[in-house]
Amino acid sequence: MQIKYHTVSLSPPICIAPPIPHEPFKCLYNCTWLCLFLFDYSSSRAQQQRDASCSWSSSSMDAAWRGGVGCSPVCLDLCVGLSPVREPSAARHELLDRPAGCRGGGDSKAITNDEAKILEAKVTQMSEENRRLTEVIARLYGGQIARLGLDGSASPPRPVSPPLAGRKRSRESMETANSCDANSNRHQGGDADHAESFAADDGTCRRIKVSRVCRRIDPSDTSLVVKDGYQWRKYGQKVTRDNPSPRAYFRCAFAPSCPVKKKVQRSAEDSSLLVATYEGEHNHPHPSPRAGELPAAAAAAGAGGSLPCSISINSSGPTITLDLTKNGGAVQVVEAAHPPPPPDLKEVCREVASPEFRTALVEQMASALTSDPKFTGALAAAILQKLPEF
DNA sequence: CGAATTTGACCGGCGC
DNA sequence: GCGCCGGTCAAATTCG
Repeated sequence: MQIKYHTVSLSPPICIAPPIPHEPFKCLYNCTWLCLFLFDYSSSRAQQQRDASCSWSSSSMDAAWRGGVGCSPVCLDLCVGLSPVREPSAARHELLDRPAGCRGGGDSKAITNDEAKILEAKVTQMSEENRRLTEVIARLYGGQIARLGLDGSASPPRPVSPPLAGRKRSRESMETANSCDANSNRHQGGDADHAESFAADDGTCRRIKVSRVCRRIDPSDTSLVVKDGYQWRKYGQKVTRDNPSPRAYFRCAFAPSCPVKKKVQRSAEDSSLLVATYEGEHNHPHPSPRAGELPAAAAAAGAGGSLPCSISINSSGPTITLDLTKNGGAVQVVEAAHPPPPPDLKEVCREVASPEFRTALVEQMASALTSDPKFTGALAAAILQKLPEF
């Protein structure tokens, strides 16, 4: 049997796993991966595939494959890996147990036990890395909540005098609670009526997306550059009061009318951590990456140590965001409908790893895929390419 | 030589 | 009203 992988470019910062031979899980740990498999085995298991909702049942596949009775020449599997914290999962073992011909890249070469062990070791290593990433997300998430005063409890333990901290909080609230954000006001003693005053200018409830991306860099690197696939023009640099490292201001240089801005600054706590704050959404397509170039998030993740996840604070409250679509859009698991919890690290970690988070992620990704004309076009081309053989 | 970056000046919001 | 601060502008400088 021949398997064709088809990877779909949703554009950065989505991390779509390309069919890396012998490293089928590489991107799984850094964000989320999507692979499209085209099989020429029987579709008698297609129903099972649908029922399994994105999970790969190797046994049923094998049965259908070995049976060799084809009802339909092409079967499509959409596999979504999104288990950022799970230890080596059943799915991974399934993949390892799979017949060699079913592995990534259409590689029909058998994988030896040694290779399987290497893969397992990598799985463990990457899993550990991902656990650390989850903790960082949780810290950032908690920090954002604390700075916004959404926790209703004590201020974050920052060594600043109360008046200065108050000024800073006000600034950050402006920055992140733009437009119709009633939540933060509510939690600071105001009420939902404030939302209307924010929307008074045009009568609509405008949302300006604000997201943060952390990237680990060499501490000696002073470039303040966070590669994300877009072109940026630097228009200013400033040393801020609460951080000895300068903050760089960038505008999107791809389209003159693009409103997106980016601020990049080293973390005050960890100089090897670069924090990029994005404001607004791109109003143009993502610049196409060069051939063979991974999306920025994936590429950087491959280099190790980067964090292709972001914490977003928008008008509906704090969200944990895995940026998966272009134009600044994002898959978001919004907790704003509930009273904001205290920034408890364990709780946030549990949220990120929860089935609800994963389910929402899968749904958003599926939605993004099916609504993307590039994806449907590529899918049609891949299927058509296969059909003449029958 | 044009484009990109740097950097000091300026502006506006906010707290006092 | 004043001073602080973050954000932006624009002339000067650097780079390819």
